[in-house]
Amino acid sequence: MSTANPATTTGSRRMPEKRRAIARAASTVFGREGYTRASVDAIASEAGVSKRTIYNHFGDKEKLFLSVVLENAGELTEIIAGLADRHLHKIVDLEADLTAFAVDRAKAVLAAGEHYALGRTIRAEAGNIPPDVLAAWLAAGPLASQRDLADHLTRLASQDLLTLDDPDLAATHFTLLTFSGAADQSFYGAVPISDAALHTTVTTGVQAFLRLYPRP
Amino acid sequence: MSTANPATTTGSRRMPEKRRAIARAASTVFGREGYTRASVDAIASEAGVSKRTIYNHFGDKEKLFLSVVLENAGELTEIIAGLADRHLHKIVDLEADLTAFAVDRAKAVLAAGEHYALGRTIRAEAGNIPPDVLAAWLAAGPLASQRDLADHLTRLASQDLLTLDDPDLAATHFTLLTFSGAADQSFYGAVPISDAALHTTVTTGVQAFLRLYPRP
DNA sequence: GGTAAACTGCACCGGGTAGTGCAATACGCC
DNA sequence: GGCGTATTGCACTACCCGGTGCAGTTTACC
Repeated sequence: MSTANPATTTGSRRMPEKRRAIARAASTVFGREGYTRASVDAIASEAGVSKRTIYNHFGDKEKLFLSVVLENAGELTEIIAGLADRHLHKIVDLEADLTAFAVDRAKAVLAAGEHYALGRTIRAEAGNIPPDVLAAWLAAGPLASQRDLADHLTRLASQDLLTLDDPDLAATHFTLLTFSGAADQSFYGAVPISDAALHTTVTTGVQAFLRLYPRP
Repeated sequence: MSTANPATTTGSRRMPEKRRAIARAASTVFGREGYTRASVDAIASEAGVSKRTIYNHFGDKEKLFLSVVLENAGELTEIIAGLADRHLHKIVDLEADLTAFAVDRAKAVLAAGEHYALGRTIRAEAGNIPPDVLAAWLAAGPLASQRDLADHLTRLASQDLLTLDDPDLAATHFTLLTFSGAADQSFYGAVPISDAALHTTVTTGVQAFLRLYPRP
């Protein structure tokens, strides 16, 4: 919000390296510990950077968190878009391809301890995040992914691979049936979920989805 | 865990009043602030009780949280069972009755600031909760409700109101389609959700559920 | 009225953390 | 080599919170 220039975020000569290191470390630590438990000292240590440098770059802990949260959402959206493209661009076996996509997506989002496990922390902290930032996160993250998925489903429908009248609703149902259950079981990545359990959840979810939106 | 006598929990003459007050206050404050942010002083103040009394009853903050979490799960399960009984015992219009149940259930769980909004905090803190306690919470809460719902669905199927082979899976799908979406939108109660949005989400969810498990 | 247990109020300790100030230093650029 | 900026390290403040100790007060029961 405050730092919205073109190109870089803080007006300096060339500072991407340290800043990236801080952002990555913050993602990891915030994702692992949650906002309150994560100490700025821990993030500085994880980033191999002086605490003072963090404050020079980001102002305070809250701004750091909000910045990282938004950047992260965009990156994860791109990753998921890549997965969707890889698995859904050319369909060879609809059920198998949808299943593979859903498994990979769940793993990407729920991999505990990784940079993209921040979602848990964001949701935990939702009540303390400024509404406009929360909306921006939704738009850059879950909503963007949902739109992208809806586009893929529309294309599949145009190829007579499935029947649907409302692509957005179908995308929502796909996510609910193949992701939300796993997210719930693993508490959004806080507790590990076995590959077998994930595969079972996703498989039955895809089957239900295909019953809901069958080939014409 | 530690205090597991018959009848009362702490060996005193008669102490339910203060203890209940503390438990209610703890539910409210933990649910509103989260575990780390909630201070024992705030809970004491909310309960109209001395901080020392809390420590006399519950030992420490973590034990207080775990106790309250388990009690709360049981209470909420009973409330939901009551709702299910009220709406699903005698069916007059299957879709309408399922919708009414789903709406009431979502409101009960997601009502922000209320005692039963603790679910958000539990999920946020899942990584720091002892696995056996987490399992106990699941068993007393979500899993119990899911079992109860599965029983209702089985009964409805036996009345030829819907078709299903796996009641547990059907109950899971019902919850995913009529609850998880709303929970996600409201961040498990942290952000208010409008009645209109809730009703829309639930209605489309019930419709999808009925397409998935149609009348024979 | 007396007794014992529960309860209160308050001061206090220990520890952790957000954030600042500043002098010294490393580093890219001319 | 020299300049300027980013960075560092560290000390230091201010604050909050979990938990304890204790002396005094309420409350239930005999």
